Amino acid sequence: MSFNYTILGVLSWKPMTGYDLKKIIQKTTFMYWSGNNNQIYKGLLALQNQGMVTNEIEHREGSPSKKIYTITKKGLLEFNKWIMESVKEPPEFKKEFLIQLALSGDLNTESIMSILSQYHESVSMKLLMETEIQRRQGLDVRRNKKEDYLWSMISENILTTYENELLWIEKVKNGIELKGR
Amino acid sequence: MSFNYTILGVLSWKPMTGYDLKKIIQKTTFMYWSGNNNQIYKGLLALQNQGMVTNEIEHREGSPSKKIYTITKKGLLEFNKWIMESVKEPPEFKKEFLIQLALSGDLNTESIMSILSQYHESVSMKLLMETEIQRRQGLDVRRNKKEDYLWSMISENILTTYENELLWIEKVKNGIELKGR
DNA sequence: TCATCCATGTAAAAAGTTACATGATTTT
DNA sequence: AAAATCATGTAACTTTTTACATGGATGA
Repeated sequence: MSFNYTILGVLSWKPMTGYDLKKIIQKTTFMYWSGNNNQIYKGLLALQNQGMVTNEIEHREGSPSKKIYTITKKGLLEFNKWIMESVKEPPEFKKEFLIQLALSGDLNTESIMSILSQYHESVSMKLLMETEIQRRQGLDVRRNKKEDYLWSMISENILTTYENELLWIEKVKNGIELKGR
Repeated sequence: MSFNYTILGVLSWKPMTGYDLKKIIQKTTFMYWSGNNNQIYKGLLALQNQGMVTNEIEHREGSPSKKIYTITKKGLLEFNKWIMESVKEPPEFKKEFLIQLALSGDLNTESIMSILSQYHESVSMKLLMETEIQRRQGLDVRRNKKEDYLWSMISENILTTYENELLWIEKVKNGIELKGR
């Protein structure tokens, strides 16, 4: 479960509560997990049992008490090992639309153009949303020039992925127009 | 579960057994499910209960008997409805490496270059494998020019996704070299 | 003769999602 | 006054993955 490594990595920035983690992971889209409570609180418990994190309880009157988690030396070592030595997974894609297109066998040209347009609409929307998310995230995460550069490159990576998909859709549409009729 | 739609779509080509389905889905990478038996046999059972498919048992001496599944009219209608009317999902990406890069905070420039190289290696390998798969799949699936065109475009979509990732890696590396030192 | 293919499935574990539960504080 | 945020978690469900089980036929 690489999700627990994400928790570990975010905690390597600074100690925080499960709720703080949830917020960060949720707004950072490339951390792609739904950020649901279950995974975070269970993950923290598992990491604690493995000695990767410890927590301090901050009692507060009225409000529920906070559990502030801190990464341990062991956790930091394990995390750095993951970054440097783990097998780097190639990207994974789920493009349901390709299945729909591939199996659209006996549809006429108009129908195929229609589903391509639907897909274009869907990807455009997603790109818009992502652009807005990246813009908002802006500078509130970066700590130095190096990190600033890497985060902006990551942002670019995500946005161009959607842009490339849009270009591909246009290309397919043009190809159909030229040959299909 | 859109996986069952994939089953339905492949069955719309021609009647076949669960084992045949398994082989097709496994070698067609963009159908991205692991192609494990469980999903296919359970899926077929569920589709049968919904009246989307029927099966005929072909008894054979010695060998185990085959269950040949055929899509029903209802199944075909439902499938076409899915293609034309369902919400087209934008592509989903899982790039674990982006998390590793984003959280590589206090690594030195050499270490960052190293993990970028590792990722490059991994993506190159994947691209090579995909190229080979696409080449082999070749023409054994297409039935007419339209389908031939669409399948070649899908193939291009998959390969350029990996190629674009490689370009991005090069760009990041160059950027680090220029600014990072 | 050893491995792979054909052909069907079952069982169990792991991972992920959705909904529920509680209650104070802060913002609109 | 209502809605959103802070903060913790549990329960139930769905989906996915991995491993097991059987056994003849075919090919190297």
